Amino acid sequence: MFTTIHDVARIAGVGVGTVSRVINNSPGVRPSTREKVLSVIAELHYKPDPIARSMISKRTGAIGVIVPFFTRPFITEMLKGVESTLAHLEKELVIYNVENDSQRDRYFTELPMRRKVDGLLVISLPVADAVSSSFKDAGLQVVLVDAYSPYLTSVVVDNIQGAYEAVKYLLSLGHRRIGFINGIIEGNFKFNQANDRLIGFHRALGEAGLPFSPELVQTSAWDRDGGKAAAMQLLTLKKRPSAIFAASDMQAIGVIEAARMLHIDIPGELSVIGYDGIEISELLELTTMHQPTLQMGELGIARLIEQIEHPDQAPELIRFNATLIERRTTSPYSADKGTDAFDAIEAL
Amino acid sequence: MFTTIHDVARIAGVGVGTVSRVINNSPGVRPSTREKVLSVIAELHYKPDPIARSMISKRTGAIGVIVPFFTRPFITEMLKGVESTLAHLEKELVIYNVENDSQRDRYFTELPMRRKVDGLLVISLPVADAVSSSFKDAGLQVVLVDAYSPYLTSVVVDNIQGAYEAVKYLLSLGHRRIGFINGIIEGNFKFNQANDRLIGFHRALGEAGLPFSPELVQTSAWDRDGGKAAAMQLLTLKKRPSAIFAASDMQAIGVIEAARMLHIDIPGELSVIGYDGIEISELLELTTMHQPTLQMGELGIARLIEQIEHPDQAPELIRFNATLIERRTTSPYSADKGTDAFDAIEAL
DNA sequence: TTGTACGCGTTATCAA
DNA sequence: TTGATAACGCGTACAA
Repeated sequence: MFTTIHDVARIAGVGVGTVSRVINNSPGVRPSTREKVLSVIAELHYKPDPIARSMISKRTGAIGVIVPFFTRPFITEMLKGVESTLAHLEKELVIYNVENDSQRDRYFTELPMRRKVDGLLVISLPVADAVSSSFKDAGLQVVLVDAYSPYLTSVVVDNIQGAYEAVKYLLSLGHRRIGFINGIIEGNFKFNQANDRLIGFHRALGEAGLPFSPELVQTSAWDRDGGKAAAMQLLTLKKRPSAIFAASDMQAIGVIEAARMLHIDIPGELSVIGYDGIEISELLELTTMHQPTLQMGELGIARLIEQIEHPDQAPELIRFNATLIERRTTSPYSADKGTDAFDAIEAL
Repeated sequence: MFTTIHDVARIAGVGVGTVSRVINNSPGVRPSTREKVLSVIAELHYKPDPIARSMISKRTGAIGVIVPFFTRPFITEMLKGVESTLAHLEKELVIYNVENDSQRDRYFTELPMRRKVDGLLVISLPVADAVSSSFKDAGLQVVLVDAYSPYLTSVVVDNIQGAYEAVKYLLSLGHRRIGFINGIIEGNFKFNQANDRLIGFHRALGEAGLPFSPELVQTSAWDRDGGKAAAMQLLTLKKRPSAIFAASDMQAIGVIEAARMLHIDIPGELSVIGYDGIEISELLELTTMHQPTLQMGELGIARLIEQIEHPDQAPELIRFNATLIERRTTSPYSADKGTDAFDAIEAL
């Protein structure tokens, strides 16, 4: 902008203080004066410079969101919730995308310093205690979504329960040899999502009195290719599983691809259940554990805004549950197909 | 931050000017002095306040991207390219998502005023001449991607050619009754993408000497539901088409869903070709016209950065082509199936 | 080579 | 109710 508050003040024949008061709807301005100033503002198309404003207020009106691979469906569905409430509040959404751990660490150490955002929403990224306390020290408000820290308010879904239910469901269909493709993050991220899902898997297996077969557990990137590669391993085992639980829908889609390549019929010979409940899973008729991503995003950002207005809130843990969506990639185990059919062929 | 440039100067026993020179690598500082200042900076963990800096430089180091429905696959694939080059340059990515025309217009008028971004990348949104000149007046650098304005450098794909080739391909397979599901934007956007695709459609039809049947052209939202609804119309026609060209992959996916509901076999009874070439199209084995989304995003942002460094460049038009990816949702027309089979049933 | 002082556009304080 | 003026933290002429 070229016209400043001084121009307005001069032309309106008042002091800059008065103009400022008018802009900010501060009381103590005679209506007639306000009118006059307002008309000059309109005439000059004057807009206060946001940078100069934040120079004093120490606020930018922007919210940072730090996420891994922000273009993945699971993430974008969360972002949808985040964006809509942010736009409603006329706040900017700035994205910090991280694709490896060094990048993540850099953001975590630098973001508190450069005060370019009023608050930070961390999605699906683990934050160490040291990091969370550096946030505190810098006075940066932070909320976690799909991640947990005892020191920061966190919005999570119960991944143990989710995985447990997924496997339980497979068990209820009669499956006994159940493969698990867990997720890992490129680089050295340590997602506790993955750990929790593994725990849920074990718990369900244990309850059913089933032994744990290490070869049935694979770890892969949280995407199609990762799931596909892991599934290739699982499905070319001597005794391959009759069902596979994938830690994300994208990985489950990879499983479907692998099965297709190997001419294994789903769900006839192989049951597949995913996790996340992303939009495309519906089209693929993929059975999955649905996470309320949109709501998590909305709630997370709402909490963050609240914290920015009223700092010094005690951290809170908000839990959601994953819910089973039964579709057509799972079916009851039948002994004459799948594993045993494969065994029969082997026996030739 | 609490420590300022003054603290550093005082502790290092120099003037603020010297500290500033050190920070900005300005020449004319004795090495020993530089050392001393640097060590104090490190000791105090001092970081210059970006807000105060932009107060002087008039730059924020942020790039705005204004997009419709930024969570759609076609858009996110472009954003992937945008984000990666931006992160590389240590610039922030701020997203302005628009879901209707009034929101778009508000951003277009306000963004030039509030100088919160150094440049603006407009994706898939039409910008009126008046808007483009307001950008100029405000000195805001702008580049268009998947959109065109004679006054702004634009990165586009030739949609006429793309649609033409798609229909041409269907024609080469022997199809004569070809349905077209074009896109429209919620609200009152007027995407020229849609117009161009319609032109390409007509051109191919005309060359083949085929008449234009208005009932075979539908317009829908650029998403799954839109495509599905439009396909339901097309596929329940007395004489339904033997092939459908959808203006986006998401719409094509909707067509697949509709066909599934109507028990119409793809590609046996119906050929489907999409547009965009989003990742999921591969899994679905959808034949499609692929757009180089990633490259478009990368190139667009590269141009924008260049313009910010060197303003007053003449606007340039950069064209890409869409390329056919043949997969399995299309097959040669066979008279004994599809339309005629349907007719036969009707005849009973 | 280095320090001082001013300006960037606001808001806030304090007399008047 | 108002206007002048001091911050806010930094970059940069200009003087030393």
